[in-house]
Amino acid sequence: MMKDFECTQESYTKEVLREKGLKSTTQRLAVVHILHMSEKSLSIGEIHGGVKDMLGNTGLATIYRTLEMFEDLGIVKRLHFPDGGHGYAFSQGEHVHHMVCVDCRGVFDFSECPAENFDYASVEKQGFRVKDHFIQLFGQCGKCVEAA
Amino acid sequence: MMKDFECTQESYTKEVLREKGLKSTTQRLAVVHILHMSEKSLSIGEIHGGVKDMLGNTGLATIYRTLEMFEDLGIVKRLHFPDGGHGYAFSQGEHVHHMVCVDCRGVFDFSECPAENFDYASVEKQGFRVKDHFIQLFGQCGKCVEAA
DNA sequence: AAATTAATTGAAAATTATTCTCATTTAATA
DNA sequence: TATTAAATGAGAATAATTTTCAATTAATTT
Repeated sequence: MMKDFECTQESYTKEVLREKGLKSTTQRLAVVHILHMSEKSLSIGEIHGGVKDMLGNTGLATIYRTLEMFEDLGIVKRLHFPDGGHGYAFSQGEHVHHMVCVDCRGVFDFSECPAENFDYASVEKQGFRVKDHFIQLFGQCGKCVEAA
Repeated sequence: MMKDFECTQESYTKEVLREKGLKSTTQRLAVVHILHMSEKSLSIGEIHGGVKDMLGNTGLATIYRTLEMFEDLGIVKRLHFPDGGHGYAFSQGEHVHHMVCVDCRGVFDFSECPAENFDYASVEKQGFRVKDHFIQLFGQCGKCVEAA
């Protein structure tokens, strides 16, 4: 009987990296861990802080490099806030969307696609071809609704 | 018979500004004009360049201030590109969405909301209240499809 | 039409965010 | 264990954004 202390997110990430011939470095796995632990989306600075807490010194450039790569690989999703800031949330490579709380930046993901039944052809003017979409819902989470 | 050289966008903007007790400065109207003339979304730098062409020297800070304000007022929408960059497009205060070409950053707006029939309640977990949404479609415009 | 006034601007400095370079380290493989 | 290509860290370089404050301007009043 095999023990497996790895969480799904961690082994998923390792798998994706291996498939692409990329290395599963301590830093990269720490980023996954930090994001997975958090119930809110995290800024670059927060992720950097978290990784430093886990590993000791870690270059900020590594965090940038990792997040960019993770976003390309679909491991992480970059969220956009009204104030112009960005947050990152784990997205496990599936087609999930995020609902974010504008007060605390809490993030809730869901797999139902709000545009699921949309007829893209109806808006594809002048030969435009829709390839992808980005959807993000804004609102207030339960805690912030109560606190208000 | 009154002459009216103003475009809808310009008078719309003046109206919104007046309602809020804000001034219709030359710089602000120039930003509207530049965005309205362009069939692609523009970066801050491009807008700044355009305004300088129209008015001579103009502070970059003014462009930032104007765009932030316009976004709050719903006059302009900030778009997010996969490379992390941002673009701005006129949005006339209505509920429009944008389809952007990832090659040339061309922007096409449409009023049909892809999430129109979505039941938000189905994803509002733990008391979350959805207040707004951001939707952006990605793809290639007709010209870039041909060019490819 | 000139005076008034509060909002806005420009310019430059300050801050923050992001990217780059390259010598050193490390994960994966042989 | 040795090898090697990929990845990291540190800090410099660059780019993006915000701030400050004196000067200017749009809207309003006289």
